[in-house]
Amino acid sequence: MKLASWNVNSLNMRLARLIDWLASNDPDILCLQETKIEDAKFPVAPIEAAGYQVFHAGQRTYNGVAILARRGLDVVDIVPGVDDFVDEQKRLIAATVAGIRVICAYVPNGQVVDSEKYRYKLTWCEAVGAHLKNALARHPLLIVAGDFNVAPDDRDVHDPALWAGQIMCSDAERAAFRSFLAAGLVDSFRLFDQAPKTFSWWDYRQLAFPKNCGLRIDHILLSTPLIDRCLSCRIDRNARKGQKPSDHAPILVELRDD
DNA sequence: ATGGCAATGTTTCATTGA
Repeated sequence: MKLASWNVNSLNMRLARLIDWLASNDPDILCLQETKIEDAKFPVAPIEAAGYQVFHAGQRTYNGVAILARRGLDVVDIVPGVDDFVDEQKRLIAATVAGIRVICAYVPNGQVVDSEKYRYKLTWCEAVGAHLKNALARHPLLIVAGDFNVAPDDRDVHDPALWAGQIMCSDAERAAFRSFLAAGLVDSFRLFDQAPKTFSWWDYRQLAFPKNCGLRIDHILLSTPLIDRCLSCRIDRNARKGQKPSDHAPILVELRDD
């Protein structure tokens, strides 16, 4: 089974690319972030025509998450939002797909360390940490995929000195990420040997992509019973190339079927 | 081989992203 996650930075702008990517990569499940579209306007028809069921929690302009599941897969218990956390922002949706609980998350950006948005980011992460503990207690087979807006350590940063203490690299953000892992999850990317300087996001400005000035901030976390089933984890850098790319590349894992 | 911000709506600038 193949599961992927992709921050598309506007589903409307990226719809043609998404359909192409689905055809080339053939994932069973795809988690999307930053759809930036309200539910009533979600492009359900072209995604269904591409062979997928889709479950979404969106809003106008900002945020928005969705889970795509190949047609025919059993999907139950679709729940948007974070447990015990009232939030206008559509940043999390969960569904059980073919017996695996899938949580699609878009962690807040945080803008600047110690800003109001930064405090919201940390508060949101704290609530999600509790949510994940609940979810793991109920669902031993759990995947958390999304844009975490945290580079877990300096290997995940093109220039660690430049980014030291900055947004996505601050101690508190990295501690929040580690707290997700402490709940009983692993970073699937680090289960495998990876090329140095592998990133998932590059700024649109200053030739960041051709110079590979990026960060690894998109992640797929697996509960411990899924570790042995994980065959690969890679980031599809090719999706960042060409005309009108998202600033994020997709990340994919392959799981052995049991 | 990649490309020099992009997307949105408040629309000809401001806001946000990361």
